[in-house]
Amino acid sequence: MQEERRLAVLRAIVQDYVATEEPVGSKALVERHGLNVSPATVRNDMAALEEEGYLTQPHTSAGRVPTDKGYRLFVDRLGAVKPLSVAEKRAIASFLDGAVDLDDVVSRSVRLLSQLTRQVAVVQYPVLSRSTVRHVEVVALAPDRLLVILILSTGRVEQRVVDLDADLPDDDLARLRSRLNLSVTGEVIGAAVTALGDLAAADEPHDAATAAVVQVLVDAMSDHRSDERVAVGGAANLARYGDSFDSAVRPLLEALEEHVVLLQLLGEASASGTVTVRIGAEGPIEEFASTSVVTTGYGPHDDALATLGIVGPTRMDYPGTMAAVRAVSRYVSRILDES
Amino acid sequence: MQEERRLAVLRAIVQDYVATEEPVGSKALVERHGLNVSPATVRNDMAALEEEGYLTQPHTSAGRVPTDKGYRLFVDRLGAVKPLSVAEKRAIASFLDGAVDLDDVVSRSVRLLSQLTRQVAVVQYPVLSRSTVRHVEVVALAPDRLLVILILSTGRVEQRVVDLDADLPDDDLARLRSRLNLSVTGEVIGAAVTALGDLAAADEPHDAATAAVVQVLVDAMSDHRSDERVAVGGAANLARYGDSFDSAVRPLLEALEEHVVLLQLLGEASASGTVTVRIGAEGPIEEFASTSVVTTGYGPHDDALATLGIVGPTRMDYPGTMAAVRAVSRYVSRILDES
DNA sequence: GCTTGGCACTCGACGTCTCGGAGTGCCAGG
DNA sequence: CCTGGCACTCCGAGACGTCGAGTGCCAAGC
Repeated sequence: MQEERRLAVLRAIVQDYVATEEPVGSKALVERHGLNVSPATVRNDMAALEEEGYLTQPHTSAGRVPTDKGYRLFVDRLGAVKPLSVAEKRAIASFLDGAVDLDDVVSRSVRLLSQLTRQVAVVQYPVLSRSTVRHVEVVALAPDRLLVILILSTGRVEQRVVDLDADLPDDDLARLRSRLNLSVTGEVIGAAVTALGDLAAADEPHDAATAAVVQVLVDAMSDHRSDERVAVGGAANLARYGDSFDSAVRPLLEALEEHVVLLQLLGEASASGTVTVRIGAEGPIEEFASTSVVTTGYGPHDDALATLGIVGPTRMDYPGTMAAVRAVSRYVSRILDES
Repeated sequence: MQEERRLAVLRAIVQDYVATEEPVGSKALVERHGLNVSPATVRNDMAALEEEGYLTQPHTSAGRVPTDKGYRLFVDRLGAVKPLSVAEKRAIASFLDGAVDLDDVVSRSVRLLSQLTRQVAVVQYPVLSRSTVRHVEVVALAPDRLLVILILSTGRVEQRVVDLDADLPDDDLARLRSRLNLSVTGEVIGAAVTALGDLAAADEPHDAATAAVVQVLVDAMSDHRSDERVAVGGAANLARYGDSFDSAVRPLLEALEEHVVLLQLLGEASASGTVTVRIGAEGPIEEFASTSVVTTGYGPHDDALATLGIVGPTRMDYPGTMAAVRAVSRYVSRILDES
């Protein structure tokens, strides 16, 4: 009974604080929400909630502010999922539908997410390791210089130049090309690497050109750089961190340019469908200890190829943000499904 | 004589102001620089310089601060070029040498520039229009679905998928492929577009597949999106704008995410070799009216394919920044030359 | 036993005021 | 034309008082 009201109080405080960005007092609370009790009662509840660690006071005789623990409780038990408006859904769909290639999909998603949530959006490019090989192309730039192109099912294209020790005749090139495609087309990256190893090993007499091309392909497939690509957008929203600035935003901006750090941030993320919320110091990265991170996986066929999400102040509209992240993830997955 | 000293005073004021970020007074000036005159004399000079519009006072009885016009004079006539240290040059070279492809070159350049200058760096991707076609590849994903890949001399790769109305036999595909390459390989983009037009027109009997592929290639070549790519780095340096924040940095951050705006910023830029400095409101873009932009062209064979540069407060170390921008541009050009 | 109104208390935000110092402009003398 | 001196201006920091929001606690009421 009282327990129930306490939770209602906590919910109300979180909502008010998110809206006003100012510590909220007992009187304002009972007025703005239809709590049928007096401020004094609310004060008692607030004292209890503070005792349990869900609230703090910036200073004596100021209003209360939720702690990380308070937000956590709110997200876990109190945050009713806030469905997006029809207009928003339509906006998402039409905004993403115009995308022409993978880069475009990612960059549009980032912009969309940051605009919907008014936070910093982060979208990881689909990871290489789970995608399949669509095609391998080998082109002679010069008799002793080849361009190797690797096309993946996610739409990603990797290309490398190979310098040979000796000229390679055209029909050898054609043979190499078809042998490569026979062995790797349609395979998952991991299997393709193995297949390439077999192909090179089976190569008798040992051919330097084949070995070189295979080497480059294996490199490209296992190249971690490709897994590490992320897009960031809406950094301007950091400027809304009205208070503490130089101290708080500078390191954040720096961290946002460190893609490795960002991947760590996204990395632990969940399977498609569930939205993960990491509040304050729950995350592994020091720079983001005073922010919250809302992420989810995405990818075709409910197969989480990568992660996308947003970074914002712990003081954020969790239900709305979670809804937006989930919606964008779904639409992006659908787009990837189609292509 | 006096004229000469006045310029020396202006130079000293610019240097001191850049270093200390505080309005500089007459007394401090004579002490810090070896001016063999009294503060009173300097005051007279300062008054004259203010009269001519090179200096202002934030308020009566504060020190002087250079105006945009003052910076302009400094850059044009007073800024001795500050050569980079050997260590810096070596750092540039080794940092850029590890790059494996075009994306990598650009992203490394951006990071390098922002670190060297401690400003926000902006690097435009080499524009499509001046590069030449290295190769065109057409791959059948399905009998009625083609992947068209366009490889340019700058290392850029564009790829598009074409859906056909009817299946295309393999040897027709091979014929199409070789015809395409015959007509466009080695050509400058502009010429390639014309050649493609001719090829399609000469196509008798009219072939839907050829027409579709040609169309897609022409699209890719004239696609402005490709020309509009820019990379931005070092946005965290904006946080050093100690003073006015929410008012000043927010719109800047937003503008930095608008690549179209950035291109406008870089767009008017100079040929390779000369460094362009745009101070304050000299630029065309409102958001950047209180910043300076230092740019230069870059590209292989002294052929300016694109522009790179930095954006920073008008109060910046111009000689150092210009040197860094020029140096990076040279090294990047050299890298592009080699590949 | 929970709720409520009352009351004294705390503490930051804000405006006013004062004071010191840095810097200037000007003038008269070298 | 330079220089030292001098009066003046004005910003910024600190001290101070006031105000109001908000709290904690207590005794009374349901």
